Amino acid sequence: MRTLSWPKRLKHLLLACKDEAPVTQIHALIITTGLFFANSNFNGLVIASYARIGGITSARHLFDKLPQRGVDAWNAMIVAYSRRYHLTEVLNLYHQMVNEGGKPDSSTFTVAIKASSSLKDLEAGERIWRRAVDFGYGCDVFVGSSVLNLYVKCGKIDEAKLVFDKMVKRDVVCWATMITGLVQNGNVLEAVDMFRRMRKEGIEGDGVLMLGLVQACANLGELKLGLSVHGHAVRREMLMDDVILQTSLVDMYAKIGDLELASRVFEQMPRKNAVSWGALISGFAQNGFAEYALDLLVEMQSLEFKPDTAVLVSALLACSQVGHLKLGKSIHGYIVRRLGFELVLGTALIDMYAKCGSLSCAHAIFDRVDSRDVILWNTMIASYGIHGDGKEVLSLFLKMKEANISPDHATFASLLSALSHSGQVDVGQYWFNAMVNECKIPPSEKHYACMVDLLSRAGRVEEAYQLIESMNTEPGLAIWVALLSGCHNYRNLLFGEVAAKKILDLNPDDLGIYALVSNFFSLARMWDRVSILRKIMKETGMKKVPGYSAVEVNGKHEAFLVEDKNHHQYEEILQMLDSLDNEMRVIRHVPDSLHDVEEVVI
DNA sequence: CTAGGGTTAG
Repeated sequence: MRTLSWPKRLKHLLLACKDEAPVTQIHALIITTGLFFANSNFNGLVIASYARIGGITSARHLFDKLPQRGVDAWNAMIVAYSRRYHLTEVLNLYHQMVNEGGKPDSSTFTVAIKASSSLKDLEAGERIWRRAVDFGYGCDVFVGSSVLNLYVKCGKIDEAKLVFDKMVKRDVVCWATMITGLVQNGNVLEAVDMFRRMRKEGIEGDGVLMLGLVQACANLGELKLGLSVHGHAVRREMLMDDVILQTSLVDMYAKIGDLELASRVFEQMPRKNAVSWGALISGFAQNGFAEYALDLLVEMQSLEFKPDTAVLVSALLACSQVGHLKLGKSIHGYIVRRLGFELVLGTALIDMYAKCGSLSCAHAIFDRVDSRDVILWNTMIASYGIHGDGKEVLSLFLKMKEANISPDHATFASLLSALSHSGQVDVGQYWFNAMVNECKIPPSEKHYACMVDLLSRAGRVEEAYQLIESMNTEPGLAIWVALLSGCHNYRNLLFGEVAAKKILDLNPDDLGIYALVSNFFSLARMWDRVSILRKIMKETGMKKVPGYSAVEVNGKHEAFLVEDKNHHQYEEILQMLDSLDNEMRVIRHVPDSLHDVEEVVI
């Protein structure tokens, strides 16, 4: 065995220490032999050792006592804070170092920029980046990749692309940062493209990069591509002890809707944690398998895994799907007892209570939150929308503006939809214009669909048609359907025919839509078209997606399916519907032609 | 030999 020099031996010893006592001894030895101040490398090493074993305060204690600090000492201290996520302390020390005339190196800049991205402090990050360039680290890959990440995390994907294109050297980390960044910003196809570009340049992917591709497949719903990425990862032995990659494969199969594959990957995981459980639970919950999701939650707890925020949010989503108010309440209790309040959980709870029928509980939670963000407001607004309270929706919306929270595209979607359902046409038009002109939110397909619905319901189909004409994008199915039902109700054959044709061009796979079109043709006495449509409907064997709603009343689950003659209160339901129907006719809320829908026998 | 990119969710 080769004999090591004294400094090297000490270094090995320090790295091997598992307790604070030997570190202190070696530290003392270094000081007494004069190595400590003579060789600044040891400053950093000793600080790092203290931080690793004794906690950050003992490291900081030593750091503060140093008469002079070399770059290694600064870096050791900064890295120690970074590892413990004391991000503002990272930036504080960095600034202190700069002010004292210290010379940051590549590591210092990298860690400081990383802290800025975690804090989403774009300006701070950019200032550090400019200084790094001044210090000659403009072409450093470590600094470069952390800058890419800064832009990605701050949602500035175009700026990230600019930096990326100008880089002289790009390693796998740079590519992975861009690819996951593109996926998370919704440019999934561009991400896949980028992967191909990377392979052309002869760069090999690694586990983290695979994760970006797995997320891309999940978002695209691409099972085939997903399977090939999975296979690639298995062949290159990237999967073996990479829990995060395994978890995102579970998530991918779940998002694609292949819950069997998702469960299989999950079961094969050698070491599961709360996040893998979470991926599977959310997969079940989002695909409508609420009962399975809730079973998994129970199983997870029985195996002593502590459900985290994400798992509970998924579980609450599952509760709201099946109207499982009792379990939702018990999750609420668990949150109060074990986790404490979090905004995301509050939002999920509001959604759960509202969808399980308890709007008052939802509002009570809303009232108790003092720092409300956009999503919380949106959820409360949407809840009143579901319950058909257009007046309260509008009043909440105005309160939200008073509270200086800027409404976003989702807020307007809920607002416009509620205004449309409650027939507030002028108010709807006013806020649609305000959204475009004052809030500078470009209207999406959904917003247009709401507006077309709003105008059509009020019989203003010509205006609705003009709005469609003004769109920059190709109008989709929802928009033409909204126009057609307006045309049907108000017997406008001219625009109705246009809408009906557009709908058939888009090949809908929904029997209800065909029924609407067919009913319109009957109204227009275009009998040949009616018979063609009926034939298509029969031959393609389209299944009627059974709509249903569920609610829990006095601890008992009630599910209501369309045309469910087996429901134990079927007669009462019919009577109730009849009396509601009469009431609506009296206030002329519904034009009576709407009942023609039942003409089509499916 | 330290440092940069990653998992579930409203």
